[in-house]
Amino acid sequence: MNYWLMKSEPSVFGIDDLRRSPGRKTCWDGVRNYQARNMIRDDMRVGDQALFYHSSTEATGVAGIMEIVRAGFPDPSALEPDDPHYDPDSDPAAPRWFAVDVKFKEKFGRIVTLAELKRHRALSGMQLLKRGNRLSVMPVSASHWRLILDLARGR
DNA sequence: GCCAACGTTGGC
DNA sequence: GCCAACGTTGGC
Repeated sequence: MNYWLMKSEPSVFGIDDLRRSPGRKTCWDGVRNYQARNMIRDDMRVGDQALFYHSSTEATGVAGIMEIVRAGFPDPSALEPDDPHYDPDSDPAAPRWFAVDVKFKEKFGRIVTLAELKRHRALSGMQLLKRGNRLSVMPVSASHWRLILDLARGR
């Protein structure tokens, strides 16, 4: 099983929105970066776990956990002209962008903040903490995953 | 709101 | 293929 971290701005869609979604599931669409696309399309598997990361907000950080419940499929929002993520250059016959379905698993009792993650030397290798990182989807190692869950649960 | 860092675009 | 200009991300 793989571990991931996926970013979203809570002012657009946060972990509470996911929890309130029908079936506690949503289509994680709108990713328009090729590196992230490749991971969504090629590497995400049903049953993989993902940290839900809140970006661009006060208290940026990890808010909880979700699970991949449908592996990569062509992102419908790329083909829908009314969608803000519409890509006019996208070809339905050769999909460029991909999405997964995710399901709410857990909301932490608190946000494990970015500042806090930065304080732990054991997490210094995290892609999230690398300078200039802007990926909205990235892998998380099993050891980093465990440590972050320990932090969330007060060890 | 500012700005650093990065990805993409397009002229050449 | 180079690279300047531009747009976006996201922390602060």
